[in-house]
Amino acid sequence: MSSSNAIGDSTVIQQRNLVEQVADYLTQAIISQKFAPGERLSEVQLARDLGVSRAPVREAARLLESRGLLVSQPRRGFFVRGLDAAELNDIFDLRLCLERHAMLRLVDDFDADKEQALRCQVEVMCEVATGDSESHKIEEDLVFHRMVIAFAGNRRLLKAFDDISHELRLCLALIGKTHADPDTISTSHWLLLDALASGDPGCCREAIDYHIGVARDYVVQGIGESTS
Amino acid sequence: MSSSNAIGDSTVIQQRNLVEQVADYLTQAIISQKFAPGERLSEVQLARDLGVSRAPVREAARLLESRGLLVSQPRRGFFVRGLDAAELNDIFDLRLCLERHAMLRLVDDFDADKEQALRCQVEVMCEVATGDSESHKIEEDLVFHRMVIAFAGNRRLLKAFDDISHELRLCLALIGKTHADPDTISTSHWLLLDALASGDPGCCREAIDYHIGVARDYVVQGIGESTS
DNA sequence: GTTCCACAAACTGTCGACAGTCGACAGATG
DNA sequence: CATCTGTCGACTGTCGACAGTTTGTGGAAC
Repeated sequence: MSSSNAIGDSTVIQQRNLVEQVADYLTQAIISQKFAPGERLSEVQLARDLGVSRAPVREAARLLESRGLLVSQPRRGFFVRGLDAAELNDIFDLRLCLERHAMLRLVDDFDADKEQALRCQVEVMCEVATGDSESHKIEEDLVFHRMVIAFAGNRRLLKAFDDISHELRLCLALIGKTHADPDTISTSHWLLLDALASGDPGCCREAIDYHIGVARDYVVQGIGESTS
Repeated sequence: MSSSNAIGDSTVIQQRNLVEQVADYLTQAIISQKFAPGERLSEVQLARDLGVSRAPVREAARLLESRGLLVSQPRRGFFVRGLDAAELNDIFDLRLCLERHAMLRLVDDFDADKEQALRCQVEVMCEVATGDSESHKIEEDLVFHRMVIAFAGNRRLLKAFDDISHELRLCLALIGKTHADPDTISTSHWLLLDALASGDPGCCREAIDYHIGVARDYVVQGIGESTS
């Protein structure tokens, strides 16, 4: 559901607009910490560097602002979002809120197809876990959790998740370390699947609370180390 | 032709950000159904009507898009968001998700000050309920629920609520009728306060589930009537 | 050495303009 | 009559430019 083009992927006529390209560039630059947290971004300089005018740069920056990767001050411009431990806690608390809700909605009509799709995704996650591309690991993990929410059937809920997913990427990238162990990944996510398969809401809630709790503690601890 | 300026009551007030002014104007126009759902908005025409250039209009439109009041199609422009029953259900389901979480967080450190502030707000709601300004009633109701979430202490959760609050305003405005009875308002919200004061999470969850459920049913029913 | 003020550089907010693209409509073709 | 095609108008995406504001710097006053 992530790549949406009915034609295919080879001969896609992707006349992508500049705004998206600039937004992708900025997102990548922020997540890879090419721009330091708190750094001021100049519209003119960005436009010069990217060889475009200020209009698409500005629009892309506003987009990233709505995604929480940039903050803007009137007449002063855009700054790279810095995250302290408190904000990080808030983000993971909201994530828990959304995912818990999705689990409780999903458990009511969980079927074999959905379970199969999710198990498949866990396999993918284990595969990339053996590689050394941090961004791939993060991305596939997000795909799994996004699938859970998508299966819950509430598009608005999914949009809310997509909104914070950008911030999540930033968090995870900022601490720079991910739990690379395939065993840990598979067991921790299978626990979620088992909970869904059991059909017991209480069990689901417990499982997701634990799962997100572990992730949050891990990230908060990581931030504590990186900012010390 | 560019002599008339439609923003605000007085003439050209350029002290405040133009983008904000245009966004306010558009929001008001959409909520008051001056623009019909699904209607296409022309950047040039809006800019002409408001006596500004296309840049702030475009930026404001993107803002409203991020708030869910407009949708954009590449190379085709902006369209006023139309809401069907399914989307409406999704929005209220997400609202339930956020508010339930806030209630459960808040119940842990609920104190007399917060209770006092919330009871005060209920008084205000009852006062405006006797008047005939629909928007005032909606606004004060949203203030109450926003206070609950703000007291929960998660700023990111509050931002998520602010995001959907614009869509909520649209929903509530679209059906055009609000439960004007002060008695109903006071009792239904006092139930929430009592639940919080009791300190029992289960009680809170039950109370907010009921509260949002009633509101959702009411709005969904209203939409069903208005679109039939 | 510190503080204050003035000036210059750079930046954002806003504007008007141009080019490529989309949708509608009329005319051609079967 | 239905369908395809070429043209036209309107609109969005993008650009460069101007004006007012913010910021950083350097010198003068104390």
